[in-house]
Amino acid sequence: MNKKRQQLIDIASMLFYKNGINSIGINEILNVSGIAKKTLYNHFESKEALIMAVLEQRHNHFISWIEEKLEGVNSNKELVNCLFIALESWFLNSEPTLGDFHGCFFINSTAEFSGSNHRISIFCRKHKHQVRQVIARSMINKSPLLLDAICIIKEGVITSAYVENDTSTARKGISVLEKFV
Amino acid sequence: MNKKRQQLIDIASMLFYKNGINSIGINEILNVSGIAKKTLYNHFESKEALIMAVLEQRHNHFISWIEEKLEGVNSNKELVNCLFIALESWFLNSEPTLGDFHGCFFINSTAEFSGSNHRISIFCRKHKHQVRQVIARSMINKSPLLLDAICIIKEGVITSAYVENDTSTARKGISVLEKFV
DNA sequence: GCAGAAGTAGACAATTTTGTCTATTGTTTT
DNA sequence: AAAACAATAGACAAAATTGTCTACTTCTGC
Repeated sequence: MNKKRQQLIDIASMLFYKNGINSIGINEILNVSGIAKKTLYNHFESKEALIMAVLEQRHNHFISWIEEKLEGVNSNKELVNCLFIALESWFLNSEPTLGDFHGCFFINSTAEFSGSNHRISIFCRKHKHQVRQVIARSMINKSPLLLDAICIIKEGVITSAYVENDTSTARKGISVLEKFV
Repeated sequence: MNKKRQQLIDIASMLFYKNGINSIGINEILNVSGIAKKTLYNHFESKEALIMAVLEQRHNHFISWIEEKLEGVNSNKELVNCLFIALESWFLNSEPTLGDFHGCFFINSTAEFSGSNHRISIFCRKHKHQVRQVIARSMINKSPLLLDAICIIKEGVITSAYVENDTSTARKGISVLEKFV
């Protein structure tokens, strides 16, 4: 049965995102989910295997989320607006798919496994690359400079919103990009 | 004597930045520095006290570094150039003051102490605010929109350079900001 | 030179964390 | 209903981590 496996991923995803991966032990996940330790280790070889499964699920959810937000935009201006309004909604904890805002899970995870782990950092890099491709596909008049600008400003807006605890960065991102669209 | 205290901060700073704070134990710091455990706990009440001292020193170093880089700029265009060329130099590991590039230490630390710790996140917020003030002071023609743009794009450039392992983001940041100066 | 301060080496305690294993109970599937 | 499979509770091992303490040595200022 894959129901328990899914529950573990869901609970771990929530706890990891909220507290940081290294701050959450296996036992915490087991306590919150009410699932037995043996069951976890039947489904996942190790904590790292669970982490990878969580990253993968969050990546898929995030890609679906952003694709939906950008669906049917008719101009680059509209693209920028949709994207950053969606980000603002996330910052304001109004996006259930992504959970209460605690920054970008992939940036956070890269930071946590700075020196050591490779698989996690590489996965996060791949994630950012695929998000970029989704944005590129939604662009009406393809412009490499605009794409770079959107991606850099997106990262800056997410990071600033988190570290500086300031949800207004999303609107500021739109203001900055207005000169481009 | 404060020599040992300084050595501990220097070694811890290097190790924390390279590997992440939670990935480095007290014993690692002691082994690398060759200093006795008792000495560390004579100078610092706890690991957290050492972390705070490291954050403080890195903050001071970073502020001095950026002030020096922006010293004597004569236009907003020059300000943008100086800032992002300096960042690129950091990304290319050519800034000894900041050490080999592993992203922004303050963003990384905020990510590591996501849910729990307050003092660390608050300090990181304060750091970002003060960096902003340094940039604001260097601006020739004061413009709030430009200041927002620079700060957001700076964060985006640093984060992208780190997560995507791409040093070209600094130049792209200049390109984007060219529309403003 | 000597007294007091600072540093050393590392054993030890207490706690936490990952991962294994066993004995037992539920739950499917045929 | 029986056999095969999945889940449980939690004891246990092994390692890591923070922090304390003791006995001993080295440095430094007067």
